[in-house]
Amino acid sequence: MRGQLNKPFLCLMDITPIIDPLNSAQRQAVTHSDGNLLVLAGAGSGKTRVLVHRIAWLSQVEGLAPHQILAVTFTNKAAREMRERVYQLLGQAPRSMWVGTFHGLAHRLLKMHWRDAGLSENFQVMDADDQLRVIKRVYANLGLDTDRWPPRQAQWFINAQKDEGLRPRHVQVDDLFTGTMRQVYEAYESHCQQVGVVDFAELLLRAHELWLNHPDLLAHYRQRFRHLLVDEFQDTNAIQYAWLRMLAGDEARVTAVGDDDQSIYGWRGARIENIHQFGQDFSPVETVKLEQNYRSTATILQAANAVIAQNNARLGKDLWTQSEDGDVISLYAGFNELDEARFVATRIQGWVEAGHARGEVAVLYRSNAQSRVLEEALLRQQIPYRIYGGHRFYERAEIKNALAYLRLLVNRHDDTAIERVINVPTRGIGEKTLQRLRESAREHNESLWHVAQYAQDILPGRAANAVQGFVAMIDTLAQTTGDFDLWQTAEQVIGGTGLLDFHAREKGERGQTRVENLAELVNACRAYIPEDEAQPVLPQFLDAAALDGGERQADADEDAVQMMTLHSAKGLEFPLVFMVGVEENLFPHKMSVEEPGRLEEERRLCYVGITRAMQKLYLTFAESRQLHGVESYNPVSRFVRDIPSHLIEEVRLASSVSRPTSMGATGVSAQGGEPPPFGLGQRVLHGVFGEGVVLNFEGSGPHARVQVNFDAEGAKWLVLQYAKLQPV
DNA sequence: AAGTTCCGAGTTTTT
DNA sequence: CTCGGAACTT
Repeated sequence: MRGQLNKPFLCLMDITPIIDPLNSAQRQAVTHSDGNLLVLAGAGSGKTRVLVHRIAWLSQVEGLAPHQILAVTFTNKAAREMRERVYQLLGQAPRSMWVGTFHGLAHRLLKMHWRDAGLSENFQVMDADDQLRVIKRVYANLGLDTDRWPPRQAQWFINAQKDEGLRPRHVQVDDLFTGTMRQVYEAYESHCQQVGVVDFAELLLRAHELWLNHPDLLAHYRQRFRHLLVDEFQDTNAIQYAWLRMLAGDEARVTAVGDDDQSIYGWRGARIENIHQFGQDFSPVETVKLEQNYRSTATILQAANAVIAQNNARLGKDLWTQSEDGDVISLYAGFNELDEARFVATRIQGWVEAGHARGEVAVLYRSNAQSRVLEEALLRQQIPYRIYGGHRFYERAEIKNALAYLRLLVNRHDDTAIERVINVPTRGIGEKTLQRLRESAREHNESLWHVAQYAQDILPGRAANAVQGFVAMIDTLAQTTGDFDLWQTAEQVIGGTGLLDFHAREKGERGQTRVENLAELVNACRAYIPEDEAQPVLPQFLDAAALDGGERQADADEDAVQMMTLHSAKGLEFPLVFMVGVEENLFPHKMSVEEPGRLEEERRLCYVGITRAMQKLYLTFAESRQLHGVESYNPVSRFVRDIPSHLIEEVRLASSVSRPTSMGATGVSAQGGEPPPFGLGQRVLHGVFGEGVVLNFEGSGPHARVQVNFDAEGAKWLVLQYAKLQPV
């Protein structure tokens, strides 16, 4: 098979299907030979197509065997899609090709070389939720104050260090904070090591260290992989970049594809600079820009270009299209968020009545909190919708409980799993008992499971019986399910542990959905196809569940409006897009406006949002909005002002009363609230600070505050009641 | 040990 | 406002 691919393919292959469907820039990227390649791929410019065709080109024209190619992405979805499309193009499954996410590939390496990586054979991957629990456990052991040092902060700190490739010993301590965090990091690490669990960032760090510490292994993989391809390169963090660079060595060639204008994950360690660094570290690098957009109308594209043009430090691309101008962009100023949502629902209704599919519509928002009002509006109009993000299937409590039991069947010493379910359903093992077990475990340097065996010796009668009951139950389960199929095992576990009854007894609709979810888990087990037939199925399933959040396919068939955050919309496209809440303080988010760098990331997010739209784009905002329980008044987003006015048209519902609106200075009345006494943008006089311009309002009644940009003193928030402002 | 109430915080998220 | 966790009660 391998020999076959290497030689005769060169002359036998018909390369027309590989290069024919490409424009000249795409073709240049696909057929580039010698050295490394950086593809700067604008939104909708056929990035995935280039990657897929390049893989085909490498294997069929340059004669690389599938096993010599490694392609890495960020999401499982992207990895699946790439694999699928390569298959379609080549007509054969690229089985020996490594295609996966950074984490997936790292996991694969660690599974293969667990001993060299210093791990136990059946180490488990834990998600962010588990990680936080472990950190809290560590806090308790260290006697740290959770009020002074929030565990979430420690989690963030630890992940940030790992993303930078830093172990506790590398952490430079220069104040009490870093000192404490380093201490937590250290204790956390040793706990994970002892228990045999690995967090997401650890996968990458370990995989990197594996090669660092075992040059022989590195040499092996360097010899194997002749070509590396990286998708979404602008999203790589330091450790991912280091991993790639190490694997590439001096020999392998690298194709990196990315778009600096779509870098929106800086806040979680992604380094946009890696794109610049690539040119230096992987020299010589040829750069190809894909600038023709096949997705959007000219109007939408112009708007996107105008917004992103405000950013500095771009690599610079000029996206263009052959498409028609198309519809103008519509801007709607709602009275409040309810009005905004109603408008969106009405327009979607119109779209559907015009004969279009609901699935062609996306509603994009900056933060998840905005989704509820929109949901309610869609519900009222009976428009089916689907929300992306939020809790993913394998992150739901009931599913995680079931998985924890399954994990225990694989590894009894998985303390994280025991802690999770030893008293779920409640079986009389409370905090006190658990505390005793923990102490004993720590004292003997053993797992919770181990000390639970000796419950009789360390616990009072009733508690000891409860713990023994738990131990016996797990053992019995393991026995009965010994030669069960995966789904039978899952079913047995869900029933046998009392989990099903427990959730069924929960009051309200919640219990109902949880039971349904558990049934769904059994279905997922039925449908699961193990990667390696020769290995036990359960551990593989658990790894897959941990590494793939498990986007639910269940109701994917229904034709539904798609709702998601701007972040999760990256990579998708829709004929009709609503970008809602385009208001200052919401988008750009108020946490991001201070620092120029973060503001630029917000702007890129806006760029991503606009470029999702193919035919028609709506921008909506609310002149008054209930935020954290208080009424706030935000002016339209600065990003909207960046769009040339001839591309935008302001719309209103036929039924709306006329009122002063949006783009310029606005005095707005909120339904049920007190109208702000000054218009935004109005000049006012203050007894002490002098003259200024009204920028913003927040709250109502005695708490109402107003932000004024004083000519002499700059922007200040003032309590309206005391400020005694005079209109000028 | 389990259930209830109160308090405070509150971008974005994949793996 | 709405969720989650801590403190409090039963």
